[in-house]
Amino acid sequence: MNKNKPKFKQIIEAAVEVIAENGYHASQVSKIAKKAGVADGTIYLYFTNKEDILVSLFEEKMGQFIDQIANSIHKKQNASEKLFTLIEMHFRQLADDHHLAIVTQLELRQSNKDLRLKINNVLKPYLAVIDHLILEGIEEKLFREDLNLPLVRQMIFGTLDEIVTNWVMKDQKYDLLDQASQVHTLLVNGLSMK
Amino acid sequence: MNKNKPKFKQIIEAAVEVIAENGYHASQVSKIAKKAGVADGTIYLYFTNKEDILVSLFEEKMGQFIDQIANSIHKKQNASEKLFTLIEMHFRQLADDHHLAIVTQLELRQSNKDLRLKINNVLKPYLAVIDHLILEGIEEKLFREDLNLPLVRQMIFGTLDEIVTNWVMKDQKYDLLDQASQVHTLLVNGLSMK
Amino acid sequence: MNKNKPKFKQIIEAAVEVIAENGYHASQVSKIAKKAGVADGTIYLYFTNKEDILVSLFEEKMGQFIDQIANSIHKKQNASEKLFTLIEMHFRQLADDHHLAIVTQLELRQSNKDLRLKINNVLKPYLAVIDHLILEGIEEKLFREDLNLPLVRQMIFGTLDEIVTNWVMKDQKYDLLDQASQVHTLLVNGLSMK
Amino acid sequence: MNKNKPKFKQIIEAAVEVIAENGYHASQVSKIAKKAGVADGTIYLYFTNKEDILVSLFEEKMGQFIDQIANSIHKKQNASEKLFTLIEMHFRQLADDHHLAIVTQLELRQSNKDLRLKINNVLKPYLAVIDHLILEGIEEKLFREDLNLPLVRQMIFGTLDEIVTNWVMKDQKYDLLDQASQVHTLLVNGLSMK
DNA sequence: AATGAATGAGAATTCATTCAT
DNA sequence: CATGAATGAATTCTCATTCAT
Repeated sequence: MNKNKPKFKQIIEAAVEVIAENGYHASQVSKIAKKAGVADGTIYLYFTNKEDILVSLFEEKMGQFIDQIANSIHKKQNASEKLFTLIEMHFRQLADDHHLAIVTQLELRQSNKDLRLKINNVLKPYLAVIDHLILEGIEEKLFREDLNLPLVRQMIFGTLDEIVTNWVMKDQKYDLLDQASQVHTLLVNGLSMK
Repeated sequence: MNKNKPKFKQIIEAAVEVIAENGYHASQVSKIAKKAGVADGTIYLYFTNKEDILVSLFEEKMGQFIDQIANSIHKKQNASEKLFTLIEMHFRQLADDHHLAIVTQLELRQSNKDLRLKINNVLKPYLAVIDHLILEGIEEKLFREDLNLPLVRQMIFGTLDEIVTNWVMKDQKYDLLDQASQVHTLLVNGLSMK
Repeated sequence: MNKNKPKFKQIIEAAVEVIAENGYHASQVSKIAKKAGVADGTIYLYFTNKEDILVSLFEEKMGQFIDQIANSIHKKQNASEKLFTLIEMHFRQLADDHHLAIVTQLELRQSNKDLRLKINNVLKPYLAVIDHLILEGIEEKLFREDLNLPLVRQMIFGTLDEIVTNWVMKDQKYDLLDQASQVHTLLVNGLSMK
Repeated sequence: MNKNKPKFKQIIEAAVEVIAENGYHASQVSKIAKKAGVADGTIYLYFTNKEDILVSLFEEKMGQFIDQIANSIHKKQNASEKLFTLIEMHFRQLADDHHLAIVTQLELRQSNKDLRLKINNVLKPYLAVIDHLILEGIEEKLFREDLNLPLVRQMIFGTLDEIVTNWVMKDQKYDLLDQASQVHTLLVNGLSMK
């Protein structure tokens, strides 16, 4: 299968770099091929078209991203700790890979509706992890039982995503991880006084 | 000034419709001109280029959007009510204008970095309204005093934006306004049991 | 008749300035109108189209140019002196009007074949003056009698034109008139030793 | 290197034909591509843009033109014979290629200042050949020693150019080469009686 | 006579994808 | 498997000219 051949990953890594450096619209297939050290035509032996490179990039990177988070969460005792770990891992992984952060937060969003639907599919396992975490919190009586699951998921994901995007747009100048604890508190306790 | 001439608004309305119906990338200037009932060249008497149509569209629509919210909030007594009103008005205005919702949540995000920076500028007054509301809540001792202002702002905006985007991507099938109350509770009280 | 109305000349003067300053292709009708202090539409009350402005400009300016030369020559005694005067006047008039020199030597040549044919027509009286001068020289036995009239005319005009064009392309940095005497000698005596 | 690939010359030949037949402004890239039997995009594998086609055309054709003249001159004994050969070769080459004559004398002059400066650069070696010839004539005591080199060069080139242009504008109806001898006499002996 | 808002035709260039070698 | 030369569809913007006022 193509996915395990070295050139597959080679092309994906090249795509991340090229997109991070040049932006989505200036990232021609020929530029990615050059950076990957292959001929233009070779790209099409591993990917059906340009969109497939981007979807595969997202699958590959998000797969690892989600696995890392799922693994780390697994070890934690309760929903609150799990949420903290999820936030921390979400931030840490993007803070550790600046190119990837630019690509996922800014560049890939310039894709058309079709591609964005496929990207959403890739995100589903992550959203499932969040859902699971919320349900666990409810069972543990840490979270309120009347929580609207999709809404809470959207709040959590929307908050994290917006925070990371702001950080990327500010050129990643401050330390994203410093914010994990406060974000955790905000999500768990909201804005209210105790 | 061009902005007050009828054709300026006429072209913007046409642009919203065309983009909502055809998608960002399939919205040629000639299509917008045709829908607006003017010649292609007339577009360029009112806008410097295609990007300027989109920025102006966003300025025009978001200006009204923000004014409406600011006005409604103004009448409310405390920060909690104001936040509720902000959520409700945010949802209501997009729910009332399906085309606009599609354009702002999906299509305009496909624009390049340059345009997105301009769009962010247009959003600043809205973010200022949110900031103001948070500070008021803190003064009223409704909200915790240790709140990190940018972070809270990002949570609120990120949450609302993600919820609206999900609703648009689900083809606006359910009633967005029904969620306002629950979102308000979530933001104010977080996930915790009382 | 339009030609004697003040706006006719006003527009032509504006055209010379605009073309000299902006170049042929960047000289839109609207720019000429603005410089002339009239509305775009007004141009079309005095000229049938843009080409007509340029032809009229050339007619107007070349008419004066040729009249000046013809008058000056008339006073001279023999063909050699007349040729010298023609050269001197040709150079002087262009050296005295830098804008006109740029327009006639560089910018107007970028026009299409049609316009150039019309411009050639305007030049015919000048070429007739040259022809006349040559014939006079032959009659006076100053010039050889076996001269091929069109060829000599082309040599004289081609030489003067090339010299002026080189001077304009070198940004009119040196004194064109200084060359008149040498050019006269060259044309009369050729390259040979006496 | 692209310049030696067959398609490079193929496209240039097509450009000469298309421009000669349709005129400079009606010579779209797609027309040239069609005549050359390649796709529009292929043009841009060999030329950076449309202007580059024209500059390359001129370089290619003038390069040969000048080489031919330089070679022919080289064999001649004295400056007078060399000048005659230069005139004859100048005329012959343009008379032998009607399309090229139209393109160089009429169409390419409609280009903008930028392109014309580049074209002038291509002409420099030709002007150097002329300069060399004049200096040789002076050394041989055939030509006067007080000749102003740039001025003489401009007279020679201006004369030849004007004669060829007149011939092209008269639709190349008469035999250009017939004039070589008379032009030579004119340049060498001027207008004077012996 | 004068205005100037409106018109709409027209063309260079890019780049994802193919396929003969 | 790999190559890379060739393809060709697709779109913004300019500006000479008109005509209702």
